[in-house]
Order: sequence, then C-alpha cells, then structure tokens
Amino acid sequence: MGRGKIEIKRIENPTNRQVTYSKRRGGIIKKAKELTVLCDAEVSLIMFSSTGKFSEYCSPSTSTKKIYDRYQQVSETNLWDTHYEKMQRDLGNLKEESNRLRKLIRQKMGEDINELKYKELRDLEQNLEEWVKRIRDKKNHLVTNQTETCKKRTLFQIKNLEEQNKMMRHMMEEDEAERGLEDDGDYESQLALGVRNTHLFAYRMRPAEGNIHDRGYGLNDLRLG
Amino acid sequence: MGRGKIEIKRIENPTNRQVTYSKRRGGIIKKAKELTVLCDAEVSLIMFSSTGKFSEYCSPSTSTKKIYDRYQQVSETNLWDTHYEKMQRDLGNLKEESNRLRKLIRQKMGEDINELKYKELRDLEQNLEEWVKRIRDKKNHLVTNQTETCKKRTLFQIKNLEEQNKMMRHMMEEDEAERGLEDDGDYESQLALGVRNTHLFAYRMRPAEGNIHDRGYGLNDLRLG
DNA sequence: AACTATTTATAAGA
DNA sequence: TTCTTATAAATAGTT
Repeated sequence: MGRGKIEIKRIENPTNRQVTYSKRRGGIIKKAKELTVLCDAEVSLIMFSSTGKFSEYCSPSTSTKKIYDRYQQVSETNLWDTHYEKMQRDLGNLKEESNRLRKLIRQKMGEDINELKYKELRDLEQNLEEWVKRIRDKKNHLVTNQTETCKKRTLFQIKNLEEQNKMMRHMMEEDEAERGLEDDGDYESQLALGVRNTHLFAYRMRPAEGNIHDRGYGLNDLRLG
Repeated sequence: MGRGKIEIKRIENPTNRQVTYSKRRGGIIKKAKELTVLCDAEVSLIMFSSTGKFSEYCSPSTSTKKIYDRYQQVSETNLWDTHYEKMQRDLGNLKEESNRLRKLIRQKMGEDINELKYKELRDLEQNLEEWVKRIRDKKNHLVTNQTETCKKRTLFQIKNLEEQNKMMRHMMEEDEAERGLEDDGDYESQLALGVRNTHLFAYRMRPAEGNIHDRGYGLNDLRLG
C-alpha cells in the first residue's frame, strides 16, 4: 500500500526500517483497537523494534498480565489435550491391530488348531501386559514432564524475583550513598552557609564560598517568622 | 475498507461479529508478520474473541513467553523510572523553592537583621532534615512496594502450579481408575477368552461371553509363532 | 511531519 | 466458511 509495491523482506536501510516501523506500528495498534471494539475481543500486542524500542497495546477492560495468564492456561490445555489425544489415538490404533490379530488367530485356529500352543498364548498375554504398561508409563512421563515444566517456571520466577530485588537494593544503596554525599556536602554546606550568613549580619561578615543558588533543597511549608 | 464505511463500535449481530473477527484476525496477523519481517521486530499478538476463541501470533526467532518476560522487565523498568523521575522532579521543585526562600531570607536580613533569630535557623534546618527524610521514606516505600508486587506474583505462580498439579493428578487418577476397570473387565476377559478359546480347541470348549471384537488392545510386534 | 499515488484490507453480498 | 468486488484504509516514496 503505497507509491510502490514492496517485497516483504527485511528493510536494510536502518532509517527506512525505523520509519516503516513507526508507521506500521501505528497501523497495527489501530487495527488491534478496532478489533477490540468491533468484535468485543481481548487483544494483547507487544512489539520490540530492531533497536529494542518497546510498544504495546492491550484492550481496555483487561491487562497484558491477565491476557498472558489466560494464554498460558489455554496453551497448556492445548498442549495437554494434544498429548492426551495422541495417546488416545495410539490406543485406538492398538485396538484395531488387536482386532485384526484376533481375527487372524481365529482363522488360524480354524485352519490348524495345533499351531496355537499354550505357550504362544502366554506370550500374547505378556505382550498385552507390556503394552498396557507402556501406555501407563507414557502417561506418567507426560504428567511428570508437565509438573517439571511448571516447577521450572516457578523456580525461574523466584530466581527472577531475587535478581530484581538485588538490583533494586543495589539501586537504592547506590542512591542512598549518593544522597548521603549530598547531605554531607551540598545540603550541610547550605545550612552552614545560612548560619554563616546570619553571622554575617548579626555579628561579623565572613566570605561565602561558591555559588549556592542553584543547589538548594526547596521547602513548601517553611515558616519564616 | 469495504463496500461501505463502518463505524468503529461493537457489532451487535453475533454472526457478523464473528465473521468480522475472523477476517480482521487474519488481517492483523498478516500485519504482525509483515512488521516482523520488514522491520526485524519482535511481536507477540494474543487474541480472544468474544466467544473465547483464542489465537496468537509470535515472531519466529522468539516465543510468547520470552516476549512477555522482556515486556515485564521493560514495563517494570518504566514503572520504576516513572516513579524515580517523579521523585527527581519533586526534589527539583524543592530546590527551586529553597532558592526563592533563601533569596527572601537574604532580603529580609538586609532589611531587618533582627527578624532572623538563631531559633528560626534551627527550624529551617529541621525542616530541611524532614524533607530529606520524606524523600527517603518515599523511595523506601517504592522499593518495598515493588518487592511486594514481585513476591505476590511469585506466590500466585506457586499457587497456580499447585492447582495445576492437583488437576493433573486428578485427571491421571480418574483415567487410571477407568483404565483399571478396563483391565479387570475387558482386557482380562479378552485374555481369558483367548485362553478359553485355546481350551476350546485343545481341551474342551467353554462359552464365550459378550462381544470382544471392538474393544481389544492392538499389538504391533506380536509374534504369532 | 505532510502529502498522495498506489497497494492492501475488508464490508457486503453471493 | 470461502469467494468476489467495490470501496475504505494503510502506507511507500516523496517533499
């Protein structure tokens, strides 16, 4: 849509790419809004440009987090359903195969009874038992995997939390330290200056050092008299 | 874009709404793909229709989860930045106010030196200290809040995990039970039938009960002798 | 940021 | 759902 048709492939010129990103980001967000309103849908749209610039749209009435939670539910349900359905299909196939085999056995028995020995039937039984076991193991494995995945995610969250806290504590300490320096230097020097200025008038003048006028803490409720 | 212009407001007819949803969902996913390729961007798009139908698009080379993790980082950073910037602005305002006040004080001192007492300067100092304290408390409060939010999220994840596990265990048990019934009834009766059928021919016949042909377990690697 | 020639998306109809 | 097509909307290239 434009003066010329463009091929859908990476725009190599970084400026053009950025401009196109801006324009199309606006377009897609508009589309998301329209979809939300027209169709009463819930939409979450998260975008990172190639330069790492972040934009998002989320339907009002919900939040990105809520949508993501719902997404996780649905997609895990899908995952589970898929595995489970595959298992059911496998079982179905086994049943069909079994039917064919039993027919074959009956035929054979009809044709030549001596070919079917008691031992062979024991084998059959054991084979069937093995298959049941396999199905069960498969299912257990599945459930275990799901559980492990959940555990891993939670552990990751905890790790994430710890890192975030560490970072925040670090930021806080750094800032505390910085503020502390200001307190010992800037702020106290101002106070001292104030006191000295009083002395200046009340008792005797002393020279004021440096420019203090652009470094002070403002006060909204200072009583002056 | 279409035979007629439409107002962007909820489509009341459910059929039309569904049709429009389908069409526009395709459109927006196409746009997301194009943005991804043209601009080398990372996009996550999650949609739920008004009937709860779920669709998503995610740039190849990443995943919805990764994008959401990145989103959380960025949006928390933004949140933090916003608060922090507000704090810095507050501090800036205080500094300005302070400058004005100091000018006023100097004027007053010039006009009438006796109005400024030592006690007043102590008040000034205490006020300044209070403000510093307030800023610090505000910041501590902020950090604490952030930490609490993270904790809550993690606890929620754990709770979620526990519920999911419970559900899965329930599903598994239910299915185990069902399978168990089949084993005791269907499956064993089939085996028994096999054995009995052998007896039928090898030793003596016994009546077979029920129709077994549509319920058996199939076998892929059964050796028939 | 604007502008506009084109391409693209899509509303309505089948 | 899917196709068709007239028309609205988005946007590529340009200023």
